Amino acid sequence: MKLLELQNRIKSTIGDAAREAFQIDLDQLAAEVPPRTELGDLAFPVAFELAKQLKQKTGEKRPPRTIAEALKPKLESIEFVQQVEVAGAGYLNVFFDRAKLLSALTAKSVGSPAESIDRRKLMVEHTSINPNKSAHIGHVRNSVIGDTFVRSLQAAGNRVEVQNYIDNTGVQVADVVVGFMHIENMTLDDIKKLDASLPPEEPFDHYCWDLYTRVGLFYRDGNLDGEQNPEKLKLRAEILHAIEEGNNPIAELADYVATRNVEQILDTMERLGIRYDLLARESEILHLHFWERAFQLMKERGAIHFVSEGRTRGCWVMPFESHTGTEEHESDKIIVRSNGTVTYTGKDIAYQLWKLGKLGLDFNYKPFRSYADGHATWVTTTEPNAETQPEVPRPDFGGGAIVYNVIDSRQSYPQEIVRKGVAAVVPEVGEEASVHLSYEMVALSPAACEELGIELSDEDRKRPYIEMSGRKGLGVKADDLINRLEADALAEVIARHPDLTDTEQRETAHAIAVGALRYFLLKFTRNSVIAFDFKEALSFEGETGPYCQYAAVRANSIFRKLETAELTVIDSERSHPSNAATETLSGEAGDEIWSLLMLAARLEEANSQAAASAEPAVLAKYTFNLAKAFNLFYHRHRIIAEENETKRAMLINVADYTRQQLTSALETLGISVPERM
RNA sequence: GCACCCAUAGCUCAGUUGGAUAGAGCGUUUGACUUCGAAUCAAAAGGCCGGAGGUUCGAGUCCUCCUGGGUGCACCA
Repeated sequence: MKLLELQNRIKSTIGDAAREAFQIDLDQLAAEVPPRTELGDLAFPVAFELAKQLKQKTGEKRPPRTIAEALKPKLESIEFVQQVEVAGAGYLNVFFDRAKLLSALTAKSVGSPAESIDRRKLMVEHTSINPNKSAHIGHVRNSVIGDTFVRSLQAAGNRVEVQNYIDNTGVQVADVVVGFMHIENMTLDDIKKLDASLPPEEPFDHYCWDLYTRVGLFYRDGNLDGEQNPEKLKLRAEILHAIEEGNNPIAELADYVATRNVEQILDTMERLGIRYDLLARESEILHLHFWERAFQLMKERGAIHFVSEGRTRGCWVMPFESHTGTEEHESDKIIVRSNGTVTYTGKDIAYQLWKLGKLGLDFNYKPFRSYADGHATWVTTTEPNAETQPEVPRPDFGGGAIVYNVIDSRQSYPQEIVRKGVAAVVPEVGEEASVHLSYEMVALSPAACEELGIELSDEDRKRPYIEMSGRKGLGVKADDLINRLEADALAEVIARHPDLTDTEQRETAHAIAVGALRYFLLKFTRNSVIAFDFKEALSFEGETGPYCQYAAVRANSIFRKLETAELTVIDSERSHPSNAATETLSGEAGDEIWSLLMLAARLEEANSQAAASAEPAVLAKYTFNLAKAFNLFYHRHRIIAEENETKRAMLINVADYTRQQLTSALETLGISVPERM
């Protein structure tokens, strides 16, 4: 049984009782965890709300405590509820029958695992890195938030499709192509040869990272603060045009560059356990005429109109009344430029409509990459659907009920326009169907800049953080950071476990590195700017992923030892809790054990809150608190040495349940538990 | 100019839909390895929740104003 079920049962009983006694329907009922164990396992401040509503309805003033007393008897008849107390100004505090609930919670579940009835498809787009350079730590925050959100949704029983948008025909790709063609004077063959010759630790995407910053200088004739040279910008415009057009040598070259970058970004993400179902490419949005269809729909619905005079003459614009126009800033958003080309916003509206299954067109697909466990990542293509791998059946892509776009908060304005544009075309799904899952950027702490050898102005030094910049090459590459984490972890593992094989040591170090990085990025809530600091990110102690992993590893080692000692769990304690169990769970010592169990039982609640609020930090904090509570328990109780058999059996039950919940929580965070560490 | 975000311990951050005595990590000080592993545990110190009003049984949380920071507001993406 899950604690959440019991909690919901109590809630509905309270709702019934309130209706019966006061003829009041409570639409939402808050359940809280009391601040101290002595105050019970669950608290309901419902009497305050009822007092307010009663006063409004009848004018009658009733003290909350009296109301709570009236509700109390009904709750006491619920199974697993031992007693109910009215406390404070009118709290209803529920106490569970500990021994009975313990056996119910830890009993092996036989039923169906995820009984989700809602089979609507949810769609999450994340990562979406411009395929012209390697991923940096800011991109990784996007991917880790997105991936963890996906895992959270899945753990809560949802069906999810993961997309990664590839802007393979954009300005940023064009920039790197300018670099290859006009700085390096390379042909496609030269680039391929270069790619093949690069060392694994500094691969093609890293090369592009450096080249991209050189292009920035190239446009400014070598002076980063200087004006851009119009002649050189013309090169970019020409290349961009050729890429958009397709079917020419420049487009072919650009496709090679973009695809190689995508492959290596996917390699980086694979290191962190992050995968995708579909890579949706902008080239197909163009060539399969998604925009034309969206344009037609927008015109039909009157979402956009043609401007025949004024500053935006010749453009198709979308009115955007919530922002007032000024001399500098237009209140209307241009969707089609006066030269007839479509803006990014327009393309994104088309893509968004497709995602929601409302465009009336579809991509063609081909496999991009498959994994040992059978997972496959697909990519969009203009070629007819090719079932080149019949053993890998193609899923139905698109048609999401709700679409979540993980995009940093700097893009909240354009995202708002996209959302309104979509809602204007398909009012029946409305603005609610597109969710901008925004998060703040990762910036660099002044100390981090110093460590990277970046010179700061006096002005910058006073700032709390410095924004990263791809154009200036200012940032921490994801691969470099992961390498460093792995090296640090490996040194520790070798020192602690010299007996392990080289492969085992490396795998363990890898798991620790992933745990450290993912947790570091998840412990901040989404709307908090992360000022990246090496010392903090590289830490394995305190509130970190490795701390949580360590707790689980220690728990597992108890059970490894138990097996070899043949001291298995007394199963009868589970089905028939004895009086002795009740006794061990009471008193101060019992409170401590019980509070660990209650915390472990709240995993489902924590996860559904994380999923509902799209805030993975909630689950990260929960996991850390559970690990901390377990470490305390571990320190206080010698399980194997415990002589009282009943007590030992109970301790084993609690430890077993806790490690399962902890492991499961970590899995949802994308963090694995190594054998030893 | 307009819109959005942020301000909580020395530092970095949590704080459920408005609920009981505002929490954690780091850092500092002091203790705990003959034990299921010390990447751990315990204890101490550390707070006018940026300021001022308001809403109510109750405000770190909601509303208004102010101060100080950040980010957007392209015929870029």
